[in-house]
This record gives sequence, structure tokens and C-alpha cells, in this order.
Amino acid sequence: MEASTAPWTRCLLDENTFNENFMNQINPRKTYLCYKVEILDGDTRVLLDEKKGFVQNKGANEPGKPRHAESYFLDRIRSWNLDRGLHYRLTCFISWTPCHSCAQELATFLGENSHLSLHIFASRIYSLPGYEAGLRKLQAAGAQIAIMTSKEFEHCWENFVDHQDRPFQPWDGLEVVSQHLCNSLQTILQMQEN
DNA sequence: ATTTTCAAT
Repeated sequence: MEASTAPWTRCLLDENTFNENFMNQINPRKTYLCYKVEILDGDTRVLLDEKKGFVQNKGANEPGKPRHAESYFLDRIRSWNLDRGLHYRLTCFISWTPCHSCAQELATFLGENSHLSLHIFASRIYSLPGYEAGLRKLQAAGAQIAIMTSKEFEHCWENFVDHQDRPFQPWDGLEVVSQHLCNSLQTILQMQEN
């Protein structure tokens, strides 16, 4: 069997897809979401390697109803029926922060699933109306939300990209843009609702 | 200080 058709490659992005969607200084019109799942046991974290993967949104130009990437992600989590007697950490690396609607859905989901924790690292901030309140609501529901830095981009490259043993190559401006977005996100998350 | 973005002018 060729490497490209081996079962594990189904959960890997090709290099171009990763770069086109996660480069933080451009604004692609689609969203990718990479996820991993760990069991938390005291100070120990056990990665469930078979539950790592990625989803992408379905655009308005495709047949059927458009769906954001987070919706597909929630479908997958629900399909696993994770043991309520254990505690899990879900980590997402997503190319845009959740819109207000998805943030609300995720917040509700976390409220109904106290055995799950959610960490979100986003490449850039999706800033259509209502996004700030949505992100604050998601944070209030217990999610940790952060901007991807070179550390997270490299982690994604190593774990979610079919990189053919090539090392991660940071792009020009990665750090500057990331730092700016970190500052913006902090301001958003610290603001009070009114 | 940085934007128009989970497509369709």
C-alpha cells in the first residue's frame, strides 16, 4: 500500500493545505480545524492517537447546507461517546476563531459535558458581528482560547501535516502577526459585557 | 496600528 493511501494519512493535511489555511497574514475563505484528544489523570495526559484528525467547513458553493468546521468537530466528539467517568482534554488548532454562533454552540456543549475540557488555538481572529461576545461566552464556559504562536504552528506541522520529514518553515511575519493577534484577543477576552 | 473573514463581484 502506498504511503498516501495508508489509513493514518487520512488525518494528515498536505503541506499546501496547511500553509494556505494557517498562514496567519492571509485571510482564506474556508476553515480547517485540527484536533487531538487526551485523557487527563492527575498530572498525567494520555494522547488518544487514533482520535486525532481534522475537519473543514462546507462552503456555500457546495451542495447542501453550509456548515462551519466546528459543527463537524462536535459531530465527531459526540460520535465517540467518551466515558463520562473519565476526564478528557480536547485541543483544537483552527484557522479562524469560532463565529458567535459556533462559540455559543461550543459553550452549550461544554456546559452539558463536564467531563470534557476544551483548548482552542486559532491562527487568526474571525471578526464578523458578535464575535467578541461569542468568544467571551466560550471562555466563560471554561474553554481556553489562545492565538497560535510559532510553537503551535510547529506542533501542528509535526502532528497534522504530511510533511515528508521536512522541518516546519516559519513564514515571514509569523511572529509579528501572532503577537498582534494575541494582544487583540486578550483585549477582547478581558472586556466586560454591557 | 494592522480586518472584511467558515466565498462568490
